Amino acid sequence: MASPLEKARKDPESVKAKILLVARRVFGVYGFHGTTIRMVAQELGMDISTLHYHWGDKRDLYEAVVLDINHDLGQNLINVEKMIHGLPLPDRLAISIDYMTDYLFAHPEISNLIIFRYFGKTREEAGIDFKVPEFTYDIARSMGLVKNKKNVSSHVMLMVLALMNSMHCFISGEDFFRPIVALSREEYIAETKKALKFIHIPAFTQGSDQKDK
Amino acid sequence: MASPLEKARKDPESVKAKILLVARRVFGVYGFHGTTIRMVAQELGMDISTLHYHWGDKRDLYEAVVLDINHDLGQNLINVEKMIHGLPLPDRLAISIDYMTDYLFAHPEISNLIIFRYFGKTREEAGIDFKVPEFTYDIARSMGLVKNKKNVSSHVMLMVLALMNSMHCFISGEDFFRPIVALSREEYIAETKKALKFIHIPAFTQGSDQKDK
DNA sequence: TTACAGTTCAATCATTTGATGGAGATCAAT
DNA sequence: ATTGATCTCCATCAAATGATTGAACTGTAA
Repeated sequence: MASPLEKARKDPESVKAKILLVARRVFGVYGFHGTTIRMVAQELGMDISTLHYHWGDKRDLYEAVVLDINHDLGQNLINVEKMIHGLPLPDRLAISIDYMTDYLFAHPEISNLIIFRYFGKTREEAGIDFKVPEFTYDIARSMGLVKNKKNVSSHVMLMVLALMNSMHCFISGEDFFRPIVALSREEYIAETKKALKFIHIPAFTQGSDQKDK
Repeated sequence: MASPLEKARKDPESVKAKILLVARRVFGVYGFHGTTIRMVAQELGMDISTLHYHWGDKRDLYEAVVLDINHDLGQNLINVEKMIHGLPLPDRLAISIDYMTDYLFAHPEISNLIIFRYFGKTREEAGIDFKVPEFTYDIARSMGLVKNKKNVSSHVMLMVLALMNSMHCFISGEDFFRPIVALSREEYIAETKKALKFIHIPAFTQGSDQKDK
């Protein structure tokens, strides 16, 4: 049985795909409770009943958005893992930060929604979750920071979480932070990358391997 | 004319003070749209009309919460600034991180609400804002990272923002992150402090020593 | 053409939610 | 006890919001 999400992914020109795209953005800006299906429908130029016809209720649409973002994020983490395979740790970090920062700045609703999910609650708890634990572990592993396959140290996990959070914050908070530093968008992206590398690469290298300190 | 907020602060035993306390927590957990005044009233064991009697409408209550949190945060930044005056940079950072982490873990709704404010929008834009730009500048100054009084470099501002964000994320995201690292609350707080210092102190010190541009 | 599945939308319903009115309770001062 | 101010809550309203219905439109195959 093909879910609306699967149909949307199969045909990017379909109405379902357009709905998914707009829903990602609107949910990303206003969160679950802050978004009304009328807002989504209006942005799409269609009636709310048409939305229901394609996707079911609001919760279904939101969970499809979460699944879709999980999928996209996972794909890109796989991509970056291939790019950095075999390189020394500082290079792995620098390339990962550059790649993921560019990707997330191009799709800020991903960072928005992940942060909403981290730090907010919805009144009716959802059954679907972001794969942060899995992703965090995968990143730690692909960075070569995992010694025993089973026991990843809390310290390493927190380091990885700090890096991911920092990225999401700068991307999701662009509208808030960029006026503070008075930079153009391009400058802000460049400075964000620079700051992330400046802060986190020394932390990781001094923490795991002492080959280059 | 005394606003409800001023009355609440004058008498911590008053009904208005109790309302403010509960409202901080509920708004912090569910955000503005996710919170209903019925939720707040029920948690207080009072009728919604009593809430209106004391505070006016929902927006008023929310803005009072924001003002209150701004006030508390500002006070604590002043406190910490006194504590670190005259010490060398690494000590200033370590003490600030310890103090503010403890404070925010004791009042997580502050981090929650600040993060809500950074990364989400409300449908009707509010007239009241967090004082992040001012606070960021003050922190940079009290850390001795500001060269010219007028032009604070974007790089330094981003470093300070990164540190503040990292703190808020770990505190606000405790329910999400702590199961990932499988730590008790006390361990989680200790590890958070350790990670924050481990990551950010080298970044700041290497920044002010060799290259600040 | 007809038949039919797929799609869209105006109209409508039911619930939630923010807000209000007015009656009653409580209490201090006179 | 009376009065008036303060406070509380039940009942209710109006708007917002999620969801549904049924009619109409579209295109395609027989």
